[in-house]
Amino acid sequence: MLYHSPMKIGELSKQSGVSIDTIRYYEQRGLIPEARRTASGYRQYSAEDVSRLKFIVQTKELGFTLEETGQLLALRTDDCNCAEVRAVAEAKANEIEVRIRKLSQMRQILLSLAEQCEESSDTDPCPILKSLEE
Amino acid sequence: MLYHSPMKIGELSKQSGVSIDTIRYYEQRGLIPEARRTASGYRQYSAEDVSRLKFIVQTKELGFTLEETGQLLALRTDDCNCAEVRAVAEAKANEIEVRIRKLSQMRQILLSLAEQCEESSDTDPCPILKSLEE
DNA sequence: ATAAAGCATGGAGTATACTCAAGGGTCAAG
DNA sequence: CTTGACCCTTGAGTATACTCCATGCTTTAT
Repeated sequence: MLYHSPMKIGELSKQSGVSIDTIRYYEQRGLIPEARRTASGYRQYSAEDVSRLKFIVQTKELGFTLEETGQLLALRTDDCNCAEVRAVAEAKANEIEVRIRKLSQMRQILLSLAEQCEESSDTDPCPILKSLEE
Repeated sequence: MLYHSPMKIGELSKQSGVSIDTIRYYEQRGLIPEARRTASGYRQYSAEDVSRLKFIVQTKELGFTLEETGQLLALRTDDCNCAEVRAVAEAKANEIEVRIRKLSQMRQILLSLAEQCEESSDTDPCPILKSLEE
């Protein structure tokens, strides 16, 4: 059952895969805006909040802190017509590029390690350590 | 001054950029082997330990936990002639590939966001959120 | 020979990111 | 109209990864 309009925190939790406690924690940390409330005080959410939470989960999986995730999310809430926002976005993009390069390196090493696995001997130098000293 | 033979923990700390306390913590966690000791009980390290620590720093920057880093390091200490090690290496390589794809996506989004920054209006839908719901 | 610098251990403290529990209000179903 | 599922807040507890401290032995420099 898909909800296209206001849902309560339990439904948001199910749709986003983020626990209720964590949602409230994110609100407190400022990662998601303070939710509107019903007359009785229940938080109300929309589909956009589902997207936002899924985004947070993604960035966390990529190794960003909540702090950094917050910066990324802020890029769209800020007014967009300024050079500062562009600079932040570009800086983050560069950081990510570096990370991608390192990951590619590590992946190559793992693959070649796997390949060598049948023929190598214990006395060979370690290909993992040697290739990642930077 | 480069040391090619036994150094004490302070020198290892300088060469690796990892604090003394953290080195001892890593030893306790099993990420680095228990160091040999001098007669008086001081830990002794070699250049290989510098590599190992630099590797740990790298993988942490890439968003792996110490637990995962330990698994990667274990790949080389384990006997290498078995299918199991190869399977682990390949699994990690695949994980990393997924991560790279997500990072590439995010980087593209950031760059296009930066590009749009001069022409967009506040009412446009958010390109960051929309593209990352998976 | 003695002070300063370095190393040792054990245990406590910190930051981040949750996670759980207590005590109590809200709401839909039978 | 009450029972059960869901929601509220506040505050404490947990896991990870350090970081710092107290106390005391070892090594190095003067």
